[in-house]
Amino acid sequence: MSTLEPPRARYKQVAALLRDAIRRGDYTPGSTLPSQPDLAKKYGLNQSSISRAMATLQAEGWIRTEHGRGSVVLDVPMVKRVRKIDRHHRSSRGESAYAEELAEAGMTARTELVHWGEEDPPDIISEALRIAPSEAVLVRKRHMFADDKPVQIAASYIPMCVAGSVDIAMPDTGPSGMYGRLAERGFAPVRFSEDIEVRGATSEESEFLNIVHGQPVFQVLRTAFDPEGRPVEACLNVLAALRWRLTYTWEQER
Amino acid sequence: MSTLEPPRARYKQVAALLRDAIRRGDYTPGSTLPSQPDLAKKYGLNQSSISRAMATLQAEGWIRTEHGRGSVVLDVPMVKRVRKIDRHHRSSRGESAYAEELAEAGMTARTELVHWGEEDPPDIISEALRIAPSEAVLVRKRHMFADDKPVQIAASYIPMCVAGSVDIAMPDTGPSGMYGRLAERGFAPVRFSEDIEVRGATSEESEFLNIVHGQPVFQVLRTAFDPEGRPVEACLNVLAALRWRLTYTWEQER
DNA sequence: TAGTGGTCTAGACCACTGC
DNA sequence: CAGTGGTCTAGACCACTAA
Repeated sequence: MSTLEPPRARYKQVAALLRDAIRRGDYTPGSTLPSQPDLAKKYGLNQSSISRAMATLQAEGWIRTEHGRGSVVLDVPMVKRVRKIDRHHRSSRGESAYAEELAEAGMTARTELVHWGEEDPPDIISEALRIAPSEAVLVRKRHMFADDKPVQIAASYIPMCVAGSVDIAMPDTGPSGMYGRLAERGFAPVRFSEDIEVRGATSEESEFLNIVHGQPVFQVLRTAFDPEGRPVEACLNVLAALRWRLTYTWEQER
Repeated sequence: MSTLEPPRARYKQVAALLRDAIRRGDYTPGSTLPSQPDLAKKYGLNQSSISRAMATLQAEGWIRTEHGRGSVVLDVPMVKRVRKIDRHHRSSRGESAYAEELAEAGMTARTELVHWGEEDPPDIISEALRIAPSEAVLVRKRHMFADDKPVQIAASYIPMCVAGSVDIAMPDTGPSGMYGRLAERGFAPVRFSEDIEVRGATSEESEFLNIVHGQPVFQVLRTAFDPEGRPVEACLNVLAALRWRLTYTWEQER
């Protein structure tokens, strides 16, 4: 039994001790912490207090408690990954911007097409595309991995009147290839806009991204416009906000 | 006493009821919720359970509990504010970009110079400016308000070798005026880079921004470079992440 | 089945606020 | 001082997981 002293709340002291232990590497990602009854015995506290400490660590993103199994240590990256946007950086090759970015960071990119077809878009998308909510769009939803770890959910939406047919999205070559096919149809994207918001992760998102439900995620909405200013594509990306740094660079117009 | 039914945890049901009530406007921003003993009586629960419901609402950013005073309802903006960055948008007038942005949204901007002088910079700044940690910089820390509500903390850092003297930052006219004086000294900023991270708010930040400790904040680090690629200014902005949408637009290089 | 985490109570004491 | 929220216990029961 260790010594926990007021005035600081003892469940916070336990949380701090475990947090430091995880940070030090005493508990490695994927392993489980001692059980709550064991920790209660060790620190001379009630299970309720330990449970509270665990809830704290979970809210901070250090662990994920799994009912009936234990408290699993999550992998907490010391260095954030970088997502880079600048004018000189895009579509230089046939690869997707995503693969390029990760390659620069020395990581391997993999993309999985999750879903694909013609649908009614969510409100945020119909607004971005300036179409009626009932107007169908071509959807392409993908899961993205870096070194086989899940990192991003991406959903691309194109109005059917722009896409022409569902085939334009196949094969799934990423934005560059698809933008080329859009250009052939007279809808070459020339201007881009990204809206960045932060919100709590949904259950679906937290499951895929391997974070705790409610942890903050970036929701990045990229809209592509053709020379006439018409939106031709909207793409909704979701990333774990605590694990990424987004970078934008631009030159001053003089 | 109301009816709360398993299987859902009853403290979660109470949290949901109060959340809906706040959303509906039954409790207005600035007012306090009923006391925990009162709510316990009303819902037929123990104070501990109510306390847990309150902790949940606080973590979600709906209320702020104040020890000995009560649980204060925070103002939850329905529409997020927008912070816009594009090449065509900046330094068109003598005003600061911040004032321009807010004026477009129909809001009144106010800036308060909090602190000003010559200091050793934090690590993140010395890295951005590519100087030794011990090299002094000119600091200009400001608090920014929109319609007299606190919205942003901004700290600008300029290497002393670039600034020349501390006077360059005065009078406090915002970036545009200051960039002009830098240009006179041969350090005209022409390229900009912004790094966006999300982290939990510190106590100081949560106090000023009127959010709960630990709620996510944007930390935006803008670095300005002169034509030779030398960093001439680094500016660290902190905003409540759940209340803002950041927007970036750019044109495709062809 | 045994072991895990999740919830809840009844009661207690504390620290802080404002009158 | 009374009223507020914060913490903690001892004990209980539940739901879930894995052997």
